[in-house]
Amino acid sequence: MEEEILRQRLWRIRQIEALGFKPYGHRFDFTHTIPEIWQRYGDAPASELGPDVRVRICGRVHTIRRMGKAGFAHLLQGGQKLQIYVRKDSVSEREFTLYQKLLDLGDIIGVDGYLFRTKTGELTVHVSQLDFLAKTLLNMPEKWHGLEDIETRYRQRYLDLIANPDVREVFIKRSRIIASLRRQLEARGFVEVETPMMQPIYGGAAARPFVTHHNALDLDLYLRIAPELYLKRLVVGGMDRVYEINRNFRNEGISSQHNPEFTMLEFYQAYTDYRGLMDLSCELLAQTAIDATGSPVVTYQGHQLDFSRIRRLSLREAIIEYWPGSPKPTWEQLADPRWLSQHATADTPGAALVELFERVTEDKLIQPTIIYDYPVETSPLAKSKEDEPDFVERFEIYAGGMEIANAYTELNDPLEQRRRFEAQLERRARGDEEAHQMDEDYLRAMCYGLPPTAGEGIGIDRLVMLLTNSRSIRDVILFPLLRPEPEIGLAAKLRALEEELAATRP
RNA sequence: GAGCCCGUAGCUCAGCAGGUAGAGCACCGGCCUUUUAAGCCGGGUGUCCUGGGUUCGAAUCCCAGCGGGCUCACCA
Repeated sequence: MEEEILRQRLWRIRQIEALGFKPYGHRFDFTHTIPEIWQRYGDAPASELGPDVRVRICGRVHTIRRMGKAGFAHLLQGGQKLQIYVRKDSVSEREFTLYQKLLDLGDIIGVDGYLFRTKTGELTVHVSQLDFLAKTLLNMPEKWHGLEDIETRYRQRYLDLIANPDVREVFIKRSRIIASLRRQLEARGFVEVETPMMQPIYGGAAARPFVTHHNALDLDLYLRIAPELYLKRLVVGGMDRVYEINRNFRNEGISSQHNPEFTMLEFYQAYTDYRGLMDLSCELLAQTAIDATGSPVVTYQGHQLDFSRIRRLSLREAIIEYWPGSPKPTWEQLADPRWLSQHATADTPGAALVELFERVTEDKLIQPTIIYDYPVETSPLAKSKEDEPDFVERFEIYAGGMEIANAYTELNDPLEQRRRFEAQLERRARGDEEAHQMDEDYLRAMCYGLPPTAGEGIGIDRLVMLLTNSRSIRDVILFPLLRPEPEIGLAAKLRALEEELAATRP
């Protein structure tokens, strides 16, 4: 079938050329995009349309209804469709032959004509001239079920975008979300920067990295797991408000909330602390929700998430509040290493607390919630609380049961940082692959003085999930990582058919 | 990494107590000058994911592999 289709289409290309058209055109100067036509003329009554309202538009043939000496088609462009009407006595003979005999669903054409309304009232272009712009060689997905097969949707996202209008909307919203965040940060004096993706020492998070190699320097490099340590070097250099929106790479499992490469907004603001960033986060998230959806209240998987009223509670309060059954643990028990070791497997009291939090609380945090004050053991780059040195000034934001942000007052004491790094090295020596490495170059930067600073990372993909009501991270990443397809075999097929066709003189 | 589920035409899917591979759309030929899931007449175009096995006979049953999905683990 596929081979037969290809043969037909290649044969048609030859016929298209014989009529004096180019099967793959160069340029088409249009007067309106299809969305612009709808915006300008969507409400225009028939009396305001007619031969005087001339337009040139282009798009992909989405449906086609041919009658003997006339026909209708819908062109698709910019996610919207517009009908065209082609009559034998309104176009040249070669144009009508092209329309009637050589046009396939999916071909890209341009038309010149005037706007009118059909007897059912549909806005339509009455075509007077028809240009051919690109031939499709393969069958398009079916027109009303769309493309359902998840694997094909991810592997051939272009088909997904053509066939499923909702998908296009998700990625347009994604773009709007990122633009909104940029706009808001710029308005507050933040400067966008780009720091290395390839790093000799990876840091800023606890994760396993991807390794690559630079040949000329004969140097192993890591794809970054976070930009944190570079962004803070910039704060040392006097860039008091910096941010970066870019990819991080973590060599971990894949799930509906994890892709090996994912997009993170990370920003640093000097002279504030985590309380300041809590306030900033609330403003950013509420405005981003408004810019993406028109409202700070968004529907996510049947829940109404309100980004204008973000609750704040400490990690320990959250454990107590969400503890299943009773009696709930007391504040004293959460401070008791023996009680903690009886209720968790982690090897330190702080790690046990985090473990309990993740077990009893994380997936219950549906409404946007700030969780603050984390144990020092799990936060080697965060500043300790003045009155409670076993905890650090750190918060995370949860929504829809997912972690979407992580922030803290930055540890800016190089002597304390050295001790934290060394504690991490010990964990590493005990086999914790995700413990931080010593980064002396960063330590040196700190020795020149990092001002009091707070920094935050927001997982863009997860935020987009929340604001587009997407259940899987793969639905908000255009090309999620998949195993490669074994063999497509298209090149050989095309070569054979071209040779076959060359052997047949027209 | 483990468990469960799925893989049939270009697309969406049926067929699976083992007995000649099906439907709609798409596609091919014909008719049709306001159609719109256009319509009417005629045509099935396939590595039933791959490789083994059981059987007289496998899309169907068994085993292995490949690809995907979900759950769990991992993701401080």
